[in-house]
Amino acid sequence: MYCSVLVEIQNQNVDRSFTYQVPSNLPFPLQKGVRVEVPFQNRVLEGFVLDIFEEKPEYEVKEIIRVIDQEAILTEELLLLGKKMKEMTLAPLISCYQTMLPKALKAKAGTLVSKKYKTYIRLLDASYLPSGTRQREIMEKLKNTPYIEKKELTLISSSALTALLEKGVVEQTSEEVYRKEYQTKKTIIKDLTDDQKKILEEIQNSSDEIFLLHGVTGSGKTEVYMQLIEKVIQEGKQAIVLVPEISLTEQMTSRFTERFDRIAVLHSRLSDGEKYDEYRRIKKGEVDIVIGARSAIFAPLSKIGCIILDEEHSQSYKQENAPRYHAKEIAILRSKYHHAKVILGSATPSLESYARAKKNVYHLLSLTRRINQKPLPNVEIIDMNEEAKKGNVLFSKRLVEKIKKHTDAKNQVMLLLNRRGYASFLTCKNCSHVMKCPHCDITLTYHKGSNNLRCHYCGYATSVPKRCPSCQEDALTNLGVGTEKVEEKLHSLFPELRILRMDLDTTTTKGSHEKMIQAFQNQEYDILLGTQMIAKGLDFPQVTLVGVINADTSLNIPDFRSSEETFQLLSQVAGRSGRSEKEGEVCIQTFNPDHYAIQYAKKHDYNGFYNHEMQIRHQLGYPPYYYLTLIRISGKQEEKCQEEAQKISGFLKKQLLSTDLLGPSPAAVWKVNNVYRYQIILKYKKEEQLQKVLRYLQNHYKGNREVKIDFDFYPLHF
DNA sequence: AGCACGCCGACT
DNA sequence: GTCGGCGTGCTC
Repeated sequence: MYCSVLVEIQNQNVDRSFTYQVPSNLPFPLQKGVRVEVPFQNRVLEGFVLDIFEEKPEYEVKEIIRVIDQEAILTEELLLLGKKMKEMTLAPLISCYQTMLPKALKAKAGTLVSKKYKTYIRLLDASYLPSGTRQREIMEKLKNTPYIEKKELTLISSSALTALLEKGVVEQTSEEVYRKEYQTKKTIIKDLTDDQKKILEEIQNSSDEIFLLHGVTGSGKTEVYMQLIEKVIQEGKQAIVLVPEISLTEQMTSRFTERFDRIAVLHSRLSDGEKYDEYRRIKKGEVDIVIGARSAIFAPLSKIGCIILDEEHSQSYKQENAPRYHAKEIAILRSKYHHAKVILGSATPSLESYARAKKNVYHLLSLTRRINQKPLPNVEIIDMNEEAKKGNVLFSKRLVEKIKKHTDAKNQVMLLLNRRGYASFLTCKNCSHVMKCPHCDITLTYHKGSNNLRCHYCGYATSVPKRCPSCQEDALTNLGVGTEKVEEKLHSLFPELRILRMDLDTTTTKGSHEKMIQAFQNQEYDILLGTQMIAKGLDFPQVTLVGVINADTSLNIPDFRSSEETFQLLSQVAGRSGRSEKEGEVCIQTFNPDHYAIQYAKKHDYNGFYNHEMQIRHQLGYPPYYYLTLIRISGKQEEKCQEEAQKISGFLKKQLLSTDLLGPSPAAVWKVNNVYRYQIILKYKKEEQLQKVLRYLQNHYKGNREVKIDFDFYPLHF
């Protein structure tokens, strides 16, 4: 018997399977999708069995060294899914399979992650009379309970315990344990509002597969998800709930554990061991609901009934390195396989999704009212151009008054610092020199905590120079508004208020995030000051004022989606206000008070924004009217990259007749880690040749050691 | 990817 | 004469 094996090397040159002979003396039949150890050139590698067959190949083959798993790691479904992912992303097949699995099941890295065991001791011969006091003590303990954890007994004396074990008086057994523990408390199921009921019935009675649930903030989307999943579980099926980031995983998990058992959680903050445990629980069928971030879409459930993508517009659903997949695409593929339903939920759907819903590609569902029957909060826009003349750069007079009013009334306030496209950096007041990374084309970010400058692309770090490296003047200053600076200002404005700052710097340690959210929820603070991470999904009933310090920094980034992103951010953060009985308000500070993204956010008018933005996209030929694909050419020699990019561009022009070509041009960040990057953007409505031509291109360059090319379908950043 | 093979320069 | 530089080719 022979089999084809995909080895664990991530390289285009080895991105195919190799044939090996299956040893005839295996104690169990070989399955597709298991891991094996194979000889490869003069090394030993791990790989996945993709196929098993009888015919002997014409060439000579080697024999498998060892079969690692008895049962398939990659099921039939996942094997198929990987192949489709490869077609969609043009990434190496092995990288597609690797992203589906926890680290513990990957070669090399996986050897460090293992199962965890607890060892128990049981008394066998109660009649034995030991001479030692320690041994007697151990036996005394064991007489009352049948099993005691070994850890407890070694605490008394490990040598006494070994002695008893050797004599056969006691025996030890090991049991596999999971690292994470769950407590579930079942509460009564909430009644749905009429609106929610209607939506739920519509989903259940429809034969459609993909739904877009457009529900305003606070309209109770989560309750709809839960009741739908309730039904799915009753049918003996399982569900996946995707949330955009870790902070929301916690929030979503706590709501689900109030009602359901058998939940697994998967996100990047878990340790590798915890992830492995969760993965095994899912695989063994011990779990009905998987909640997690992007990669949880690959959870090895066997009978999926529904897949939910909450906050479907979130860019975090797209993986930014190979394989550059979008969780939405994977959700749709998996739902086709399982005949499951996909629910895309958002208060501010991506234009792509909403456009598809309007064309009935997705089934559109709308929740237009908040469950507390309160109107959406009133939004006031403050023109910072006027304020800046008065010298108020961070806080307008109006916002200060409002903070005072709301905190005087013992309500809570959330303040958003929009840092997208805006970081703290050093510049020279004398010659306006900006500190940049020596290896990358990137401004160094100033970190106050460690008092150094860091490159967010390659990790380069350097201390802050005393004098400007360019003009030698002692004139370097920190530009850009950091959360710390705002916090300082807030303290001086409101010395009596308790302020909680939440950003990347203050939430690095494990669990700190949840603790902070908990503390704010318990009203241990009056003001929560934070970056984007506080904008989405969080539910604080006591918050009645939301302030946005600088609405327009995200408007200024050179990206055709900047208006959409700004509108989404403002709408989301505004939705944090007035979620309980008290009515809330919102205060937005901006230098562009008349910008349509800000105006429509003020009016809570998604449809208005959608129509306006679609017109612009239409005029400029951007998505969703056109598809974009990005081709990146990178290498150590800049001229070579440019030259090859030119060649590729010429080739594509001849091959792709229905496609517009932009570029080649240097990428927005044109140098990373001393590697230069050029890019070509393809713009098309329909291009049947695309896959074929790009695959040809990939093939042509795969042996090339001077330049590397890769592809990004549906690129988000340029 | 990672390793052997192979063909040219500067060294004990 | 040899040691070792890295361009090239191959892996069942």
